[in-house]
Amino acid sequence: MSTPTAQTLRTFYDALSAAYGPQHWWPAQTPTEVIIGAILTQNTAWRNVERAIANLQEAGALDWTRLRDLPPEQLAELIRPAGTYQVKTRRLKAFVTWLWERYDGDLQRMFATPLPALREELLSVSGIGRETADAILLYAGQLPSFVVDAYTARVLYRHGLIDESADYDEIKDLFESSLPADVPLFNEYHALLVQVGKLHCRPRPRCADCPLDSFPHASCEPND
DNA sequence: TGCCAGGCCGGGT
DNA sequence: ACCCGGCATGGC
Repeated sequence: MSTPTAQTLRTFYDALSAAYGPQHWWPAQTPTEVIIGAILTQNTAWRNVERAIANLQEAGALDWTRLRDLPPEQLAELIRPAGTYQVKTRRLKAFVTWLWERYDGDLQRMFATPLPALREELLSVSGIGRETADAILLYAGQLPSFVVDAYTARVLYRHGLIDESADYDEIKDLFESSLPADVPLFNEYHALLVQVGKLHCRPRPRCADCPLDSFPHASCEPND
């Protein structure tokens, strides 16, 4: 499969932008909330994350000092609505511990680190994978790191722009090598891909009464 | 009712 | 280098 041109990715963006307009992402107030939300939303509906963040807010725990000092059991109870809460408690604690050890709990200092190096540092924290790292960099740090997620891969694949086997870094590189390193553009492009994915790109397309429906397949319908 | 949600890790082959 | 099970709540 030939990779799409820069022009194609631009046209794709323009079509999404015309259809949906500004998405106002990330749906969180502060960089601290973005980071916490990025971890909590792993494989989880944002609706559930909102409850967890509201609990943290109410407990005054949207704060790196408080998060550091909060016993894991109490943190787990606060973020319970987000699901996989034991795992996420470990991951939040791992990040907080790292943030204090590496940057003295100071986000400003953290984001002063040059992009490629900071991305590697974040990836070294247990529980922060590529998408979470990129979301933190882009939406909390305003650094031009393109965020790829399940929707991105699915939408691009269904429209014939990437191979089904394309992995995270391939897709990320595709955008970053085709587009200017522009933070508002990266921000909006990812948000638009999520929006169109939610509305038009189901994970497993189904066809009525298909005897093979339980098997993975690309699509029984034309692309949206 | 089962499937899904803005992943990631660790163990197995 | 892949592949897979586990994690867990809430909505449709």
